[in-house]
Amino acid sequence: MSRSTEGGTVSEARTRLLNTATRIFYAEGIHSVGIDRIVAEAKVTRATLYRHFASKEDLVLAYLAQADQAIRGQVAAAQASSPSPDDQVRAVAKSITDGIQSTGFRGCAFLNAAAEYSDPAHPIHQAVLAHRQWFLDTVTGLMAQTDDGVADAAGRHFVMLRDGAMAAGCLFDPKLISDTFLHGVEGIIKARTIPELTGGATASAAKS
Amino acid sequence: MSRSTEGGTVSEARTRLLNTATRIFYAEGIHSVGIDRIVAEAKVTRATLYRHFASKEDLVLAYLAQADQAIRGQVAAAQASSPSPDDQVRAVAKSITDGIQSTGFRGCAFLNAAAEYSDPAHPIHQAVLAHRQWFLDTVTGLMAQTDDGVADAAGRHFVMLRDGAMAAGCLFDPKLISDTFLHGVEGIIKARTIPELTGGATASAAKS
DNA sequence: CAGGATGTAGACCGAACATTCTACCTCCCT
DNA sequence: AGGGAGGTAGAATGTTCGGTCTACATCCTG
Repeated sequence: MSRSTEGGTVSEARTRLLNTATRIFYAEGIHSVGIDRIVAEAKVTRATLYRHFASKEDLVLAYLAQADQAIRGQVAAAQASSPSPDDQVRAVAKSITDGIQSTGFRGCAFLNAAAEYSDPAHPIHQAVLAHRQWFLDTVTGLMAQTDDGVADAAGRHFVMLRDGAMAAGCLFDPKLISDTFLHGVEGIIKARTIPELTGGATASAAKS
Repeated sequence: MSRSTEGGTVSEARTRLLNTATRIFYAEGIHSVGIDRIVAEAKVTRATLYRHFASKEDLVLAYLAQADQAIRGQVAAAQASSPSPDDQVRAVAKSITDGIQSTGFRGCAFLNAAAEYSDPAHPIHQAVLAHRQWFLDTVTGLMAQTDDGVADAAGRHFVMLRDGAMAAGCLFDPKLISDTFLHGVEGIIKARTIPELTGGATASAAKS
């Protein structure tokens, strides 16, 4: 029942478990779904779950790690799609709006998880923070062409708009949200390359 | 133990219950806190809780209704603070950043609730949608001076930025989030009054 | 004074929760 | 041939959940 690859073994039941957990946790939240539900839908027994994951928390952490990997893949693909940094930012933005407009979109898995785990010391909360820091750094890096101070502000601005779009994407018309987001991103890109067009607000912001 | 006012009676235990629920639900989430916890901290018995609220769900609804009222009050105060629509928008933005930088800030009570109640048919989810619709309409109204199409886009843009700021405000440096948000809002205000400065992106956005 | 609304105190309910356990089966690798 | 890892099946753990109930005390008002 296992598939062996060099250096590691992947259990079929484990994959089924993790995929089921991903689907249900994302769609319905974490605290509101019990172990029995996941075990039943993954067609495994409780004993099997606890053979692969130390606890429910461990399963949640694995779910978030998987989501993190998926997003890193999307961003890497966006970076590889064009040599132009501006177009790379646009590609990242497009991958976000694609997600928002996909069926079953339920917001950002990490923001949703943070809403359920408020304690900053909790491992799940920290997993959220780590993912977000990586994303902010990555986007800021994409923004950085010449002026570093402007890139920081532009990166934060982009992430804030993304957070808003992701949060609202499942509470309002996804198409309208996507349009609003993409126009906002265009504004950020333009303001960064021709800062005087924004009346100096963004430029002075970067220095504060 | 009750205070009578014309037309209605306010129970002390009920207020204590609702305030306690508000504090704990906001700080720690909804599914993760039980009735016993609220009952204990409010210094009432379970029987008293169920005398005033039909169920836990009812208590959550009352919590959100109270939060809704508080925010409406803030927005009304912002509207009354100046005759200039631009400054009214700035005042709303300031009330938001004040919240973000206040101790115990834990994000938007409504976004957090939506993360825990994903089913659109659920009364709690619908309470979130209703509040958000009111807020979007109100902000759009503030944006509307002459051009209606631009106001719609500006209102959506403002709310998206707010959502991002509220979501990230408890996951990142609140001061930096507040600055980023306020600069973004200035950009929206300026883009609305002098749309050609944004290269037409915002203007064309409004028409789509 | 009677009665209804409000409250306390605490027992009680069935269900769901996460987690552990024993017992047995079936592969694959050595 | 033997052993360990991965799996099933299902019982059992003790805790917590939301919610109900009885019994009794208080207080305001009609």
